[in-house]
Amino acid sequence: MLKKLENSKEACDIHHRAIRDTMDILSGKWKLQIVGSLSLGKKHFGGLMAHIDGIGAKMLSKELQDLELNGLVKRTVYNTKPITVEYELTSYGNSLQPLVDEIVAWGMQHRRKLRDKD
Amino acid sequence: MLKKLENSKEACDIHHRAIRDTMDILSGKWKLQIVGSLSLGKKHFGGLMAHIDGIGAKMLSKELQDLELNGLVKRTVYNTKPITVEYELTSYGNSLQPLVDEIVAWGMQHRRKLRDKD
DNA sequence: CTGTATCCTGTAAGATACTG
DNA sequence: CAGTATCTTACAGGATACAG
Repeated sequence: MLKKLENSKEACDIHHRAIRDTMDILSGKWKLQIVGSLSLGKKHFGGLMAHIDGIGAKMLSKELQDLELNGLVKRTVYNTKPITVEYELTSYGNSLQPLVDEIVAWGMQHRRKLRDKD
Repeated sequence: MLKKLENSKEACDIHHRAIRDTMDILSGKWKLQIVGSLSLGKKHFGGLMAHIDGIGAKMLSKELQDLELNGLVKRTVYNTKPITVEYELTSYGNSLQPLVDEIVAWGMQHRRKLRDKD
C-alpha cells in the first residue's frame, strides 16, 4: 500500500502539531526577543533588561525560567559581590537561530514594504 | 566614520523591532496554523474549520480578517447557493513559507528529541 | 454554508513595593 | 545586582445562539 496523499489528514495534523509545539515554547510577548538577544552573546539579567526595551523584571525572570525549563537557556550564578547571573543560549537554544533569522528577515522586509508603499 | 559595532544598540533595536513586527502580524493561537493550512491550497471556510482542529467559527473569522487586512490572505465570495467563500494565500502570504517551514521543522525535531529522551 | 452577536472566563502581562 | 510577592487590568479566546 503506497503512501499516497502527502496532503492527507495525518500529514497535516503533524504539521499543525509541529507549529503548536514550537509556538507553545516561544509563546508570549518576550521569549523570541530574549532568544534573539542572547543569540548575540551571553548577558547578565540587568543587561537583558537594558537590551530588551519595555520588559519588566517580573516578565524577564519568568520567561527566562520557561526557556531554561525547555533547555534553551543556561543560567549560571557567579559568587561575585553582589552576585551576578549570566544567561546564555544552550546549543539547543542556538538551534532556533534559523527560525529567528527568518522572523527577523520577514519583519525587516515587511517594514520596508510598508514604508515604500506610503 | 566607519560603521563599526554591528552589535550596536541601533542594530539590535532593528532586530527586536523586526521580531515584534512579524509576531504582531502572526500573533494569537491560530494565525500560523491558518497560514500553514492555506499554504497547501485554497480552502472554504468550512474546510478550514475542519482542517484546523479545535478552532471555532468566531476565531477563524476574526483571524482571517486580520490576515486579509495585512494582505496575506485573499477572500473570494462565490454566488453559489448557498454562497461559498474561498480563502487563499496572496503572493505576499506565500512569502511566509520559509518562516513557516522553519517553525514546522523545529517543532518536528523537538518532538522527536523529546520522544527519544524518554 | 458563512459567518455575527453576546456573554463569560482565564490568563498574560504591567505597576509597585520589597528582599538577599 | 537579581530577582520575588502582590495586586490589578486588559484582552484573547471559548461557548452558545442566531442570521443572511
